Amino acid sequence: MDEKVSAKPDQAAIASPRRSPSQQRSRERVERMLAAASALIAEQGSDAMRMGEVAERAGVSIGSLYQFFPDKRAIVWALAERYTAESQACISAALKDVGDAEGFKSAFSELVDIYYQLFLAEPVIRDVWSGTQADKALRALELADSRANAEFLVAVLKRLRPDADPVQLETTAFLVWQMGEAAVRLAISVDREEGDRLVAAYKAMALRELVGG
Amino acid sequence: MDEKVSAKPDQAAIASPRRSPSQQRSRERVERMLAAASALIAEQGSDAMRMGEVAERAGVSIGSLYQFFPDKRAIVWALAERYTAESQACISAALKDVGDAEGFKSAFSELVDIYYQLFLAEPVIRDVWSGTQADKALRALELADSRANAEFLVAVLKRLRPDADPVQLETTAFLVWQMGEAAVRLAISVDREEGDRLVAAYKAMALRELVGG
DNA sequence: TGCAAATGTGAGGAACACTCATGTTTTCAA
DNA sequence: TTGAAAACATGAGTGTTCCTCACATTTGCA
Repeated sequence: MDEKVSAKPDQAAIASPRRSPSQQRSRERVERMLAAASALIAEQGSDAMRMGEVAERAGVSIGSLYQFFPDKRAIVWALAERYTAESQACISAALKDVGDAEGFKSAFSELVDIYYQLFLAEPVIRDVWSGTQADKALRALELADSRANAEFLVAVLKRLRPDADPVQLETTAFLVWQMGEAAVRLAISVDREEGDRLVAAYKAMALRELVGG
Repeated sequence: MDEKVSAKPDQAAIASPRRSPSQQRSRERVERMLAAASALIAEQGSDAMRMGEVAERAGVSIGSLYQFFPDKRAIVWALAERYTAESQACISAALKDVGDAEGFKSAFSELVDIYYQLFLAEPVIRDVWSGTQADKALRALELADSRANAEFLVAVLKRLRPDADPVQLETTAFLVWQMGEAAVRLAISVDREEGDRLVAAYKAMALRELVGG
């Protein structure tokens, strides 16, 4: 009897488009909405982004926005999903042709640098991932992404170290990858000089862990 | 002319009590407010925490709440500040009497375990720190805390490895500490078995980095 | 051509953080 | 003791925001 009647929206639920745009017209409009959201996030951060402003800048009504995104978080989620897709393709390509430990070291080092530069230069990406601890859907996306990327590492490492324990390898790769994200986030929140030192230290630590001294 | 008249509140500003409670009566009330907030966060998370509910549960009016806390984030910040104070005391004590590398290893390992258990058991702590990427004041507090804790590590390491480069030591300690936080956060968001593996892997990596294989 | 499905609209409902005018209690100097 | 200033307490009200919904328009297609 005391139960609340109006169930609160499940924060854990994956925020998926309320309705998939099936016509050309609406697909273009959805693109405009995402572009507008991205621009506003770059300017003020996703917290300060107002749904009305997104609609106005995209040249659509507020109702249209909610036609395709169930709520505000879903927009951020959609942007995040794009970034994961892009970055996975990039990472996969960078690691695909690695043949020996030296090749791995330079490929890994380059990947970390790219990631670091990306976070330094792109406020939208920084911001989109900043809700990762508080928003369960985002957190799940990030973890899935991290696992996928760790798999790329594992695939290479299995070639380089065929005798290593696979479970151990998996654990290490996942951990090292997550720490890379943490290291980069840390690096961009301190001054540039210290940030560079931290990223370098991370690289050394990660490589020692993955392919030995 | 186009400038907005109502300046938005500066998100970066440290949320400090609007007015310090100077009388015994109000100090007790502030305690009740924090206790109520803590309980509500444990139940539903800080996002779902309603200011009206905090006031009601603390047995004060909504106005009294705002007498001592400038906004909602300030309450979470105040709780976070307490945790940092407690944990710094705990960490300092655990590392103070370390004499050799073996002693350091076991003390460090124990600290990580305590931290892991704490995050597993205390939803409030988990939640309070979850806003750390999005909220600048919280982020600053966390970084300051991390630096302070890294200093404890550095102090010990300087005794154990007097010949090491101080700057390098500082960088490594700071990085390793932050990664510990990331590792624990990661560990509690996967199933228990994998979490344990990840924490163990982190310990091994950190110790290798700090005092060598 | 006409109908159903998809899409588009924006005024308005509801929830929430926070303010402020006003009243009450405590402190403390004279 | 007293009186006034400072600290504290109150909660109805303000403003902002997210999101809904009843209704209008456009598109795909038999």
